[in-house]
Amino acid sequence: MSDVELSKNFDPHSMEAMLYQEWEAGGYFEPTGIGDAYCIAIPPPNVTGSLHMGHAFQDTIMDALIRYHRMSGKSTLWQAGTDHAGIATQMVVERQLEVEGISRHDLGREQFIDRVWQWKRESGDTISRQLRRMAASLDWSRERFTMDDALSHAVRQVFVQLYEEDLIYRGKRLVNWDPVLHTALSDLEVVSEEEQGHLWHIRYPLSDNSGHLVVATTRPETMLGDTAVAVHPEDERYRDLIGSQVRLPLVERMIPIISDDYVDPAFGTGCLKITPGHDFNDYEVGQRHDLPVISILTPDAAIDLEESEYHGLDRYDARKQVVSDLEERGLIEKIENHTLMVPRGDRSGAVVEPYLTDQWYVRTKPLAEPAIEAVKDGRIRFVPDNWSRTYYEWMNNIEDWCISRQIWWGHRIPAWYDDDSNIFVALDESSALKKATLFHGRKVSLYQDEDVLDTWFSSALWPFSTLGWPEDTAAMKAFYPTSVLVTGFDIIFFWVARMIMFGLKFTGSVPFHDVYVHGLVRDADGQKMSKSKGNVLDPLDLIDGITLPALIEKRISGLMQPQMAKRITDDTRRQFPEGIPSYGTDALRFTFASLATQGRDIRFDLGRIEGYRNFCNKLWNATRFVLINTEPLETNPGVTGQLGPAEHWIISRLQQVAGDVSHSVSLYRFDQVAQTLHSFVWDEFCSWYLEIAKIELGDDDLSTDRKLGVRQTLVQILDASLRLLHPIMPFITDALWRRIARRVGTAGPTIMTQPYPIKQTELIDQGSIDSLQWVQSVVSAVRNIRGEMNIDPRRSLPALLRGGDNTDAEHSLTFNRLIVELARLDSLDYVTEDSQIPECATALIGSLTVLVPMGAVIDREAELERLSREIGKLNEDLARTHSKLSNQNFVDKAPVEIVAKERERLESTRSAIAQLEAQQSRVEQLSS
RNA sequence: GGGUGCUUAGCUCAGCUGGCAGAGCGUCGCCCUUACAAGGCGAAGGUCGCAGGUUCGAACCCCGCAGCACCCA
Repeated sequence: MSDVELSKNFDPHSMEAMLYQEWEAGGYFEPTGIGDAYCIAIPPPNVTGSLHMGHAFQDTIMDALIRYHRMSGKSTLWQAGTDHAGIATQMVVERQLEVEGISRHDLGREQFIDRVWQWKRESGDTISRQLRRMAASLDWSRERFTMDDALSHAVRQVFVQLYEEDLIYRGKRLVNWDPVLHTALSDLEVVSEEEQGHLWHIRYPLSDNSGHLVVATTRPETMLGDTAVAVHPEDERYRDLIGSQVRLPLVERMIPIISDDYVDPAFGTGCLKITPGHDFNDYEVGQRHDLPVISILTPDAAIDLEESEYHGLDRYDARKQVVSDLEERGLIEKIENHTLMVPRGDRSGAVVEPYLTDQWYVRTKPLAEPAIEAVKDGRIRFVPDNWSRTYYEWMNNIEDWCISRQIWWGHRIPAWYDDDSNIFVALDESSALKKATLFHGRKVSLYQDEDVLDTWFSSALWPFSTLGWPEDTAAMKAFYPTSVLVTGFDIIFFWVARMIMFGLKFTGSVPFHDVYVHGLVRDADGQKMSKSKGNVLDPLDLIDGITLPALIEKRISGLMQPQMAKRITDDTRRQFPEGIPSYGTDALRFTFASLATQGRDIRFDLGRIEGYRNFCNKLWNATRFVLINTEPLETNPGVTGQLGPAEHWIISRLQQVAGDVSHSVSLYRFDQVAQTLHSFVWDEFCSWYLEIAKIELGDDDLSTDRKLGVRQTLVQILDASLRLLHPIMPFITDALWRRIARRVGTAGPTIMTQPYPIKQTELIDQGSIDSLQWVQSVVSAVRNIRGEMNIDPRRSLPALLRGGDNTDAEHSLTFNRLIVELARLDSLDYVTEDSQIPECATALIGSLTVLVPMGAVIDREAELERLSREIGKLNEDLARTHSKLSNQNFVDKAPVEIVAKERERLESTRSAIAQLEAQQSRVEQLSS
């Protein structure tokens, strides 16, 4: 026996790690420098993060694209790296300090940052290791981190230039303020969800004591900062009051009644209290009406009004107090239950407060215009295209971008102040000092802005900062603009749009040509996966498997709401009674590929992954079969055998499949790629060609030369199938390919660097395709009779063919042996119309009749039932066709070829019915 | 309130330029057949959300409605 024997079943674990190490050590992930460039920058995962299903899906798509283009001869770079994730990372380290009983303030800024770096060195590679488990062929030798010196330099360069062009400014505005983390947050970091609350109806007395207005609010404590009451200009109820004043209860401040379109007359009472200091909409109303802005809160969200009796109370305590004081004064009209959207910081979980602070902003309008143009004129293409509408929607209504964060971990803002609060923005402190000296005409001392930049600021530079920008590097020249960005729709605004703006601004060209937008991975019930819901699936658990107790433990540990544990346990038990078996990386990736339909969310269903693990096993065993049957090629791969029709057929189909696959990849339709290859390998190669090959190789009458042709076809089709599949299933295809490589006469250490099969039109032989389809029809007809009659598959039968044309007659000779074996017959004879034949079960293939003599094996009743079912189907078809053709409009207006097709159908259906009916009456006449 | 999708077999989803509705899983038969029982062979299963319109012809194009999901406010 040869050394290539495979175990009987596919076992992913025995090969994955070994193969990956070889690939990485072999340098195969690095660009070759030969051929056109193809480049994808990975959306940098958080350095604190671990791989979730969204990553796994996205990385599968990217890796498949990269491997496809690499095999297609491109110089391919998948740029690796991670994001410093300001707030998330800072919180991880702060939590560690908490365990030691110290705060970051105890350490001080510098020491704290040292601790973060230390943490990064120790645990920052979790996600990189997990990416390796997914078989991601990232170029690790070029791995970047957003806090690297070079990337930080790029960040400062961009900041300084934008500041100098007046595209960055400092301003006092309302921001999302996290009162726990003490920082501004971007919109992305705020998650609004529905919560139960109340709607308080409060009486605001009119200044002339002639009555009162009732305002409805969900946040009564903010009334301390009210500067107006607003009504809708068209609202009849209040029209006369516009311009007069109310006396703000508890505060006793006189505030105006104004009119503004923003007010919804149908909500509450139609009177809206306006608190410009603590509500984004009210702020805008305030701007329009020139209202004062009163800030009533401390950074901790406690009341900050020196003169007030509420001073120092936390916002919620203040709410209770305010409400009870109002009640005491009889100023509460009513309190209703009310569901409202509550914004919370995604990291801290704290209710975010609109808060007036000094922040740095990017002036986005001038940057947005060219970015809109780039999509409009097609330099950037969204896939699927409808996402461009979402992009335009956002870009046309873009707001200035708050880029400062009051935390320590991140790119510190390169702005220095003197004692008079003059600002000096520069690449580093010494340049700032020079500027200050020039400004003052003498040396002054400066202090740097305490804030750091929003993490998305550095992410916006990612496609070019990773390639070495602002230096004019070889990598920039070769790989920029990158080929495609693969990302989820949820960050089109926060990341994609900003990369386009900054890419255009600083490099003069778009950062990528295509943006492939994929859906969100959800659980089997369509729920978003989240830790708090306890429905998270870890991709590594799908690869390695996990027991039920371990899975439950994982899902209920560290819950924010421990009372959920019971439900999560029950749900998990119900969904995964046996835990999760090990499926391996390839099955997981194939599943993701098959789910990559356009613009849809993805429900992850274990049934799918199980099916694809079985596909892996199928591939494995097909290879076993090929290995066992092609040993002679091991030592002598170069000789050329002779091919028969079946060989021409499968080779032709391979060409068509290769063409289909390339087409689908160009459309990013990996679901089609997966389906095309699954059905080719399983339904055509395994179910038909391998069975045919068995027969041919066992045929004593077949020449040695023809058998050689069969063997070569076996390995060649397998080789090509493995290469076609490799971008989606890298491990198993390489493991198997290495065993057969020598037999196709290929040298090379790995399938990774082999050429991707391309369609060779000259190898497509339509005659063979038609012939084999004929064979399949005849075999299927016999199998159908056998199956319907419940005849033991082991029992062999005689069969007859009758009617048809010359081709049918010829084929019945040429493929006699094949059909006999495939359909398990003991004979197949072609008889003339007038031959005397025994009573038979029949099936029709066009004008050809397949007959299986009934003898003892066939049940008369069962055959009658089968016939009447067939006739029933045909009659329905006949009626449909007939009604079409008797419609004069159809005959006149439909294209001639369609009408001709219907006419043919009518004829063939009629004759089929006639034949089957004749058969039916013959069988009926048989004595039972 | 504004916007974007979605609704096709029991489940998860394809369905191209309008021309007889497909796959996987599940279900039901019959088979442990020397590559594979993680398998083989066969079968059943559809009012394409509802209601209109355009068309010789609609799952597909247009209008309306309902339900679901997401985004923005």
